[in-house]
Amino acid sequence: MKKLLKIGELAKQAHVTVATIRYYESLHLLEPVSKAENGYRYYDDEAVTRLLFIKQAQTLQFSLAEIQQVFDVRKQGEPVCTLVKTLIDCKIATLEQEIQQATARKTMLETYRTSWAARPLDNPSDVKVCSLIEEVSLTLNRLEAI
Amino acid sequence: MKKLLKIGELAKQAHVTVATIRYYESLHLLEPVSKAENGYRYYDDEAVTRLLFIKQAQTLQFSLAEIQQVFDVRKQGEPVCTLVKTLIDCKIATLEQEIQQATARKTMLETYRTSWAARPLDNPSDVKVCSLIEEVSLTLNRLEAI
DNA sequence: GTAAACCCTGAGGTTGGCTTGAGAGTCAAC
DNA sequence: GTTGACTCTCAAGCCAACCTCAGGGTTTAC
Repeated sequence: MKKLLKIGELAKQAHVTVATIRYYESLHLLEPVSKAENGYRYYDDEAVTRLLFIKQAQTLQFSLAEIQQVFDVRKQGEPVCTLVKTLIDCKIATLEQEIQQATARKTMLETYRTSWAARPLDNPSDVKVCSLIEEVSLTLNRLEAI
Repeated sequence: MKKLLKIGELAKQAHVTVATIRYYESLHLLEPVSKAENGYRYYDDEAVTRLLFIKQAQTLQFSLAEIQQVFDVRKQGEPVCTLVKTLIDCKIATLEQEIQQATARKTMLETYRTSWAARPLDNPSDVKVCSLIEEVSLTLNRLEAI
């Protein structure tokens, strides 16, 4: 039997704050293996694994709700692989979309930047609006008119 | 002199809700040209342009605070191009980072998916945790150990 | 034996961009 | 002259993932 960890020790090992751990508990994502009379929470090593898993899943853009789904299914004694596969497929598709959209936005911004570089500075004494903004707005108006 | 618009008419033309318009006013992003005795707001066509500009800027990931910066500089009679150029450059850099990160995440997820496909389903009667999760956790533990 | 460092609960705050609701006044059409 | 569509203000709620604070109790190290 290994030594149990107090919340602060767990927090250090998993590189999170104690507040985060308590927050996860409120979401039923992580429960202490025991709670002493004085109210202190005690955790085993699995808690560290669990927290690291949560953090890894988060960097992969999984929400706490999705992570909880996985844990819930697991808790019911069912294999979670099907769910995980679905989640992964879904997330990959979402990421693809996001990459496409981000790329499109970047292209648009580069276009604006180029057209901006091609024109002189607006005359400070005669500025109603940045000419770039005018252009953007006109473009939009033309789009609206279609 | 063109006809002034009531808030509902403006909302329709700019494809936003009246609540949004009032919210923007609270942020000083958009003011009515006049306010009647009964409190009704009246807008000119520039308001439509302004709203469309805001929406366009938002799709390009500009925050309302950034958009307000542009309007503020413009209000002071200064050319906003320098600011806009800075913002655009900044945003392009951010987008590049985001695209890189998203791509990295996608690659990682695809790796997980592949390694998942290569193994059989976890035995439902002997499931402590999805083997994929185990693997992720083990990977992380190894990383931690370095 | 005392002071620092830890732990507890519970409530409230943060960020951004809105949305919703209550309660009331106004306007246009028939 | 009334119904229904519009408008107003002010306040609160929503989402996610926490963080912070108040006001305590506990443990540990010296």
